[in-house]
Amino acid sequence: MPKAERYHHGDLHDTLLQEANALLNEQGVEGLSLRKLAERAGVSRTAPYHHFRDKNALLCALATQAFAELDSIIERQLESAGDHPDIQNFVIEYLEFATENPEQYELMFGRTIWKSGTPTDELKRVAYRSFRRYAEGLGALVQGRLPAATDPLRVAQASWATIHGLCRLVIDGVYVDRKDMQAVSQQAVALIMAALK
Amino acid sequence: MPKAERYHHGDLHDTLLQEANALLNEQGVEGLSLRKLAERAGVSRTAPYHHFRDKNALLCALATQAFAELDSIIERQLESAGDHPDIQNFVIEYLEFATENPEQYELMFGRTIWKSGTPTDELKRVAYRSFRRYAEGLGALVQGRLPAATDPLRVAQASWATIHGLCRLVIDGVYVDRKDMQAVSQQAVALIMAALK
DNA sequence: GGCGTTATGTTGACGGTGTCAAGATAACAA
DNA sequence: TTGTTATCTTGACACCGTCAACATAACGCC
Repeated sequence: MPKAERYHHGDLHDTLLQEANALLNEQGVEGLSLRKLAERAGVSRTAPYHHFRDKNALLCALATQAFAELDSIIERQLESAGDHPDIQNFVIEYLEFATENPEQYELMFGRTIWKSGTPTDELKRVAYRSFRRYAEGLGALVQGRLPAATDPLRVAQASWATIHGLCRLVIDGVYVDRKDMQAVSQQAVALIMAALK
Repeated sequence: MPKAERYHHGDLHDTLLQEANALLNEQGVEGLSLRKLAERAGVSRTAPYHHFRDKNALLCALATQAFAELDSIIERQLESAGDHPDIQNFVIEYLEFATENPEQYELMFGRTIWKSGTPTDELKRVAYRSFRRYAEGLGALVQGRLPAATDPLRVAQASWATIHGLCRLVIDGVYVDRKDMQAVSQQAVALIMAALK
């Protein structure tokens, strides 16, 4: 029986995620509608509702997927690097991930899910786990090199905020020049390193 | 003639801006629709189109207004402070502005206008002017205290990215705790200051 | 193998959105 | 007074997310 005429799709769940990512890359979060998505998957308007509770749930699934990718970067650059990770390099790769997957990044850390929508429990879990890994990786670097009475967690939060802020500025179209961004990021890292003992 | 029954509103332009801000504070950017807005202004669906080209134009007007407020903070804290502005204090006030006007902040620096929409020429102007003022104010502080071959502009961009990143995390609902945020911001400032000569 | 249950997919409908077109009304200028 | 312009109106269109009701197929149990 030809696939095109089957009543049941057979693999709609995964197909939806795939097509959603494609649509995301082509038209952005704002251009991602369930109706378009359904059409692309060759299925009726409301079929996706049998696989995702609502649009928010689908977006959360996409974000969760994206966190796995970011995790692999953190893992490779920070965790497996032991006590002397190459921060410059990590930052560059983080920025690359964000600029090459801007719409996924928006879902991971943006108001679409976290404020307008409602993050899934699973999404919360992977998001916090990602940050924890980052904090631990960075902690290994700054261990014993911080001024007295300086909480490593605060340093992790502050440094991550910097990277994140840069990403947002580029992703949201406030800054356009990506080369500039790299120079800025290197400057930020240099500033932090200069403050270490 | 009673106001309620007049055919012409008389002051619709300003009323729209006012009500839009109110609606913004009550329901967020996502809850701000032209139709709701029109109803609140006591006018028909399409009346606003005689005062703003489209929704994007209205949002840009709101953002432009908000920049004036931010400007006054920058002016007071940095420009008029001469060579020794109190950065800690400035950051605190910046964060307060952002957290107390989260939806306005989203319009000023968020994707709603800058990526999804199209920033007005006027909005671009005031936005860039704001940053220039910040950069100049901070420049006065770091003047002559930076390591060799360090561009003050880069420092300004990096430090602003940090503040902005923090604001976004809170505003977008990724971080909830605002007390945490203040501690983090103070840490960030301390790190930068520690890198200065 | 037959049959009930469940998973999956369908069409129809509702209320919401931004915005265009065409027409009504009032203000204003000559 | 009369034409012009600014302002406001209703009607319409194409989208959107999602609920309800129904159709079809798969799956498990007797």
